[in-house]
Amino acid sequence: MSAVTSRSEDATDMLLRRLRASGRLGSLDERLLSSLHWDVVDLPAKTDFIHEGDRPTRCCLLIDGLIIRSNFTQGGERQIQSVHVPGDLPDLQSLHLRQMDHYIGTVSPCRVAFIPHDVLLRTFEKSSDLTARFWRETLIDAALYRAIIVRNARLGSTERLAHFVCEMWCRFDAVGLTDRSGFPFAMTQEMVGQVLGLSIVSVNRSMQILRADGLVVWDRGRIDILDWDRLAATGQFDATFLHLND
Amino acid sequence: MSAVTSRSEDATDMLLRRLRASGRLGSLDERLLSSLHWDVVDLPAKTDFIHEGDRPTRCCLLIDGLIIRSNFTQGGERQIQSVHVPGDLPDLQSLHLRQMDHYIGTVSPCRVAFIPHDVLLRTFEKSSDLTARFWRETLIDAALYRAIIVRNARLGSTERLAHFVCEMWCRFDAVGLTDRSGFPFAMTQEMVGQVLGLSIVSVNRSMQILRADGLVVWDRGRIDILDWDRLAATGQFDATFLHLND
DNA sequence: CGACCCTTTGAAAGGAATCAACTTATGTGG
DNA sequence: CCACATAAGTTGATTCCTTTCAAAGGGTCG
Repeated sequence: MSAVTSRSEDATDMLLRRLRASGRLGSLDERLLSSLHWDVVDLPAKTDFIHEGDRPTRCCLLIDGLIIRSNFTQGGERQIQSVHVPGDLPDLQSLHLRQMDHYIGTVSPCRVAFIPHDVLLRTFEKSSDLTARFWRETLIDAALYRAIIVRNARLGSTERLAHFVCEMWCRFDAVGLTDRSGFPFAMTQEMVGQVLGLSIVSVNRSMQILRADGLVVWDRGRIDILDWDRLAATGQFDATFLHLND
Repeated sequence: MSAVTSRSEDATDMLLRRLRASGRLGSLDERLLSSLHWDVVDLPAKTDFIHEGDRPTRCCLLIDGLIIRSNFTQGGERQIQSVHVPGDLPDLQSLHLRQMDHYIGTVSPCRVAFIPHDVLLRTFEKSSDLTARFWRETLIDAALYRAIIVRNARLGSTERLAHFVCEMWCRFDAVGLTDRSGFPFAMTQEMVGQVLGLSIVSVNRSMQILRADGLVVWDRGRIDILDWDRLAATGQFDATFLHLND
């Protein structure tokens, strides 16, 4: 009982930290958010827990672990549309889009918090600023999609990988999950290929190029960046699209 | 003077039609929307009227013509991230994301209506349902981006083109701009290549395949669909992502 | 009619996918 | 603690699709 309460507070803390990043919250808003009760669940790795066609009645907040959004071609090939780090609200869009047009699943074992749509909507009735904050989160998701469209269509395989590593670094760093030069990264090369629209072979070879150039090391679930400037230059990376400090 | 008023009403009509598509509007909301004043402008073809780095203070509504959102690589190659049809609000995201991370421009000569951010925000204060309707529009934009990510990464050139034609048909049809089997379509093959991440040569050859198969004819600014079922099958097209009637 | 823009065609080059092994970690049970 | 199984990473050779380059053809409009 008290364990559950404390875990719901983990979700609240994570959310407060996230929303404060776009500016100070009013004290009423802080109280509104703190009063929300989240249903916290631990999920095993590699599990799609929201499916295409679903009509969710609640939203989720990622507390710990790595989550992907993906879709499949008729031939059964998976395309990963986004990668989510702790603090993200990966299915906020289900608040206003009834039917899921994609899957959401875990990469590593994850701690995820759920809250019913109607609880959120009632909260929004009480605060237009909170509404704007959550809306903004979905707009940033969209900005990431736009950047992915350019990256996957216009950059070569090594550039794409460099850009992706830069993006992941920035997003992990924004929630304080980096240390010194690196961060934990649980995806396999095959999954990264499904993000970048590349075969596993291409990912492997591109990674070797980045490693040989002394830009980045990716070994056993951990990425370390050795030369940010040259890595960002290689990936034509400009962090504006992340809207971290608008 | 009266001309300006009547043109602002064009914008209101377009917007009402658009928002009603996601369900009946309350009478208060209809009145709120009808009281908005739009600044209507005619823009020439091929003009970027919002630029990367801008900090817009107003949003726009496309009344007539075709608009694209695009971004450029360091090498100067353009990637088109979305194509907008009348009724779309292409830069609604600027309400909550200060800095533009892309360009918005006309393809054909366009009629565009502008409204200040603060007018919209004050309207939202008065109606949480209107807020939700506008939020939903941005969520549909995001759903389109997600579909584009899959299409451009996983489909071959002819499939991509077929998918794109299907999408354009559905979106033109949703605002009543189709007749019989076709619709006006002002983009060049080069632009379509910039949408699909293909060279103009590939677009041309893919189009010839679709034409030879009797699926679609694209000639002099007009697309006609001859066999929807086979075109949709070729493009693996499933309209769910458009969320036209959730 | 001629300039310009767009479309079409052919040939060659290139980058990534595919196919097929092989190697290296990680983990399990006897 | 080692034999074995499994998952992930690495490598080489080949194929294929798309790009690139170059040029010709077709409409449209002043």
